[in-house]
Amino acid sequence: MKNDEVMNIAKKRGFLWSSFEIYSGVAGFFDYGPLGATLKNNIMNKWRNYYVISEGFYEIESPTIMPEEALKASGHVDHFNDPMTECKDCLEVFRADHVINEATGKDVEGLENDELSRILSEEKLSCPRCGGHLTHVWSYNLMFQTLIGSKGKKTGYMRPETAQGIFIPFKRLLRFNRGKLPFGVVQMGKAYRNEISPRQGVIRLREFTQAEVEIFVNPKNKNHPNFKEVSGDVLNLYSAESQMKETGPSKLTAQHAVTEEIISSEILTYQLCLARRFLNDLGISDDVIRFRQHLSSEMAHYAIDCWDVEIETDSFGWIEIIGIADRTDFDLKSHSIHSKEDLTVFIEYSEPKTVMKIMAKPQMKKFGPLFKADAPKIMEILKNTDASSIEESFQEKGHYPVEVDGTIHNLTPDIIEFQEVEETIRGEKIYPHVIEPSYGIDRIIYSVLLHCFQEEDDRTILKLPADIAPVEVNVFPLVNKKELANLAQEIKKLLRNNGFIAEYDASGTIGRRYARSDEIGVPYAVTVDHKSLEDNTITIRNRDDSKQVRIPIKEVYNTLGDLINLRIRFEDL
RNA sequence: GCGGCUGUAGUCUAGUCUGGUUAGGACUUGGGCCUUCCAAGCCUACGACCCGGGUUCAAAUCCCGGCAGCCGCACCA
Repeated sequence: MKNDEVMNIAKKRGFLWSSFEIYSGVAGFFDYGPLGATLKNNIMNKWRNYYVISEGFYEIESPTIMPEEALKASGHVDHFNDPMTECKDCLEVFRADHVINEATGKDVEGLENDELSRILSEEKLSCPRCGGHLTHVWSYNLMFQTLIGSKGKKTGYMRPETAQGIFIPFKRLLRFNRGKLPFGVVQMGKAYRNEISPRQGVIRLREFTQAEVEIFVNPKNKNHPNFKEVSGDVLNLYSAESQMKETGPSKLTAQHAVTEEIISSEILTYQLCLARRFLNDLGISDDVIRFRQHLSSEMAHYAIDCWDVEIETDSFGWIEIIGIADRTDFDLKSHSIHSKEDLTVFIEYSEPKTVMKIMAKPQMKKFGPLFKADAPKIMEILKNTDASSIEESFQEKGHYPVEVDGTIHNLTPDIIEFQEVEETIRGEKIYPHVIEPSYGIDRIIYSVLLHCFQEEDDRTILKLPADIAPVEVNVFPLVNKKELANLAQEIKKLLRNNGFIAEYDASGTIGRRYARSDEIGVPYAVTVDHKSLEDNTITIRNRDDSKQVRIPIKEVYNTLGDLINLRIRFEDL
């Protein structure tokens, strides 16, 4: 399996290995070794080039530990507590609420475990598989819980996604962007999920790195100003419809996908295109990429459209590495309700609207003495009540009942005056919708390693794009002679002084060194030979075809700089 | 969480069934020799029985527990 070979090399050469090995490891945790950490940084910086520099979305950084209230609002506290029950006979484990729901049709979501246990026994429910006896219900919490502060009173959780760290300071972010939509904010960082049984190496981790973008848009305008730039891009789309019909994915232009309403909006389509371009830049080709739309049954209740970017692997099938969703206004609305903060955006109309409106005006001379302390509260209620409903009530019943703190006051026509007023409306307050591309960095790194790995004859080559390769250039003396070695060392120093990640290696034959170099994906090797001593030239060897060109030593860092930053191609030297 | 299989240097592996000398080999890696372009050869060195407990005069080997990996089930808003 290619997976096994890649993971072997990753371990052997210092990209990735499982953490805490000397204590026999803990499932779901991985270390990035010297090359892995550098590769990860390079990939994350390339990602920044896309989203921070090109798209103009600023990056923020928020804590990885979050207070319970925040995750309560986001729905994670409730959603991550799965009530479980086990069959004592066949030892199958089930979601208790699912068992009850399927057997009785009752909606028991959100009930306490004790309550669920009670229902299980009262309804005499048994194992759906073998009919055996079910145990009491316990919670399996997918969030890592911790306590904040020395008194340990405040419950905290490790964040299950970086996104919430963007929604919470939304007011400040909106102000930073001077109150105008659309704008995007990104965050890269660790997220944590206490998976029941993590497997598949780096694919399902308990601690992983996300790169998330939250783009806040006006729900009435989900177009994208630069859509033209991507409209011709061809996407391998596996829509919900073709999944149901089992017709397989189809290759369509972005324009087509929007026109045919396969993808719900221009902006979502634009994000799909961006993701594809990013993956291409990492050396992942289109034939292993597909965009799979969530079926309505698997879509989170707050999303209206969601596409997973999937990569084909030999041992895990198609794996999700990026999720691109239209999360609507769910998160902001929910945080707004829980925090009592106004998280709306004021959208100004291009033309102010004037409307005629009937206002119910209290006659204060009678109002005050009549209702005393309740008067201000009643006025507040009047302000928020449609005057026409009061008028109707007067006509039907002769009065309008108002409840204040449990007491009912009847308003009568003699204390209310109706006035027609002209009101100017300059705009409206709305909750923005959120378009969210969410990248799983660890899975992307795995995909990059997997698909850059090539075996040609007896050679193993990691064909990493030059601009993300952790080691940029190796310098070798052709044979281990003092004069050649000295010059090679000097050139390595020269390259390092010019900002290259350069290594020197004189151990073993030149072929062995080239082989080692290829295996970790070093794109170029500089070789010092006898001719170098005579005319101050060296050769640059191209990793992918092992061809060499000879250039003067004094041009070496300019040439390598151009090659590594993809300004020129090796063939054009 | 459950069941099955597995666990010997960096990697692959012999030995385990049938307990018994210094755990053997290959590759890799380090040092040296040789070598003027793609894992050659020679010399040399480093390096391992997953962890804990039990049985036994004696445990890599047998038993129990744990941990990890793989596969299947379940889970993965």
